[in-house]
Amino acid sequence: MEEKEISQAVIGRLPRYFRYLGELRDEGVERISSQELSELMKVTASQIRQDFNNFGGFGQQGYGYNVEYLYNEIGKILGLDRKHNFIIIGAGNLGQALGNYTNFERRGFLFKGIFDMDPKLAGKEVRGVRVMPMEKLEEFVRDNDVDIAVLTIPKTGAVEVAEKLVKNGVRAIWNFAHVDLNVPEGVMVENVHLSDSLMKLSYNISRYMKERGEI
Amino acid sequence: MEEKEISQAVIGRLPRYFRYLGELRDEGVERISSQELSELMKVTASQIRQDFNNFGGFGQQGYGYNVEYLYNEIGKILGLDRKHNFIIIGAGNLGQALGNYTNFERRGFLFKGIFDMDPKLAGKEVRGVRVMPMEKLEEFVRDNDVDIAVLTIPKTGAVEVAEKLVKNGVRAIWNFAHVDLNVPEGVMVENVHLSDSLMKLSYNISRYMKERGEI
DNA sequence: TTTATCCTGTCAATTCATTGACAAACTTTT
DNA sequence: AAAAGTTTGTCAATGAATTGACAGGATAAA
Repeated sequence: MEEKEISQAVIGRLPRYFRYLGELRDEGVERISSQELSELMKVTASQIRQDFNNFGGFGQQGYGYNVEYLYNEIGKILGLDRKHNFIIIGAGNLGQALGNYTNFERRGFLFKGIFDMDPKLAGKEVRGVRVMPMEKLEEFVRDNDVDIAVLTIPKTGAVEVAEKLVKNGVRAIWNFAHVDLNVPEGVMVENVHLSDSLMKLSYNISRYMKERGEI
Repeated sequence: MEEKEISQAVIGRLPRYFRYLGELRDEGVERISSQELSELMKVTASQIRQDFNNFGGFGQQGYGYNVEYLYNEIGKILGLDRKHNFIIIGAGNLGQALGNYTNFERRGFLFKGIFDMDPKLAGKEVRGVRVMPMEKLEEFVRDNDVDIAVLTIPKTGAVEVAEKLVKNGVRAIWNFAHVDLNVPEGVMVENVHLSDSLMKLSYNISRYMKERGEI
């Protein structure tokens, strides 16, 4: 079905299409053309058609795209038609925030466990899930069909924990630790380096101020 | 000094260079060649030289780059040599997590205020800063030289709050709300759409499984 | 000092991504 | 039923980003 490699540039845009289409669907919109969608999303219509075509023809000439259908297809492409069990390692504010974020559940991401090395946190509940000590991590991963591990621990230790996770069968890591993980071929890592993002913002502020002579 | 527009592709790589150089510096490394750095960071040496050259020649033939110097220069480019006051709007888990993240302080990002519409949270302290009610937001922004506003509220309301922020002089928004903000020219927005990031991970898991015939 | 080696800055070549243009196919109107 | 109007899928053209190659300047070794 899918033969050629899809570029990450395209993949990166899919969630945004998905979001807009979901909103349109909720508003009861039945069909939309690439032209209309392009105005709404502020991208070119050509890019939209090109992007969708990577996955086959979802539209129809003279009609456009059926919102509901397109929404579902993109959902499938993103793998949202199946369940993913995830655990969180690091039960600090960020780990708890992600555990409490119920929207993930709606997309098929099921919160199954949370771990922390701090014994003070052990037993505390996050959305009905008890914080477990790190000693239980490997066993839990082996026994509970964990697809995704969310790393919300300081960078010290993150590399080591990632190795343990991979060794016990985790296939994907959502990495909030500020360090690059070195995982074997076939293990997916998606980095969320918050301070990198903040620095980009800082750069753009500086640049803007320099342009305007405010510095 | 800086004339030509630097592409966001380059800007996006600067924080990572900055991180690696900081670590090298902390390890006492004095000099490094693009070749060595490329092996460490797993990018091409050509890209490294090309990237740095956007900002002028930081290196020297036959020597390489001075780690300390390069680190500082990139810091300056990123605007980390000056202070940025920031406030957080939304004192849920995520807002509190960001407020408590002391590393931002080290980079010159100063946590000045946090707001929430929930009266139960009013008065609660996050790293020495009292949660204020939303009614105080606009006044606070006007009076306290706020550079960056961090939006950690649900998407309902985010657009409206962003408008208020801009109207009162905020120049940059770090947006964690799952919605696109529509701000005037000159206001910087850096989006952190966590669920988009998670969907990308999900896509890559699915793709890998399909490749291997596991689906 | 001289020679060999190293390594940047930059230009050119290549690859990748985006945009523009239009034939073909469908929908709507007359 | 025919004509007019839409809108996709795709090809070609353009633009942007990455990689490769190397001259020339600096360092290190002999």
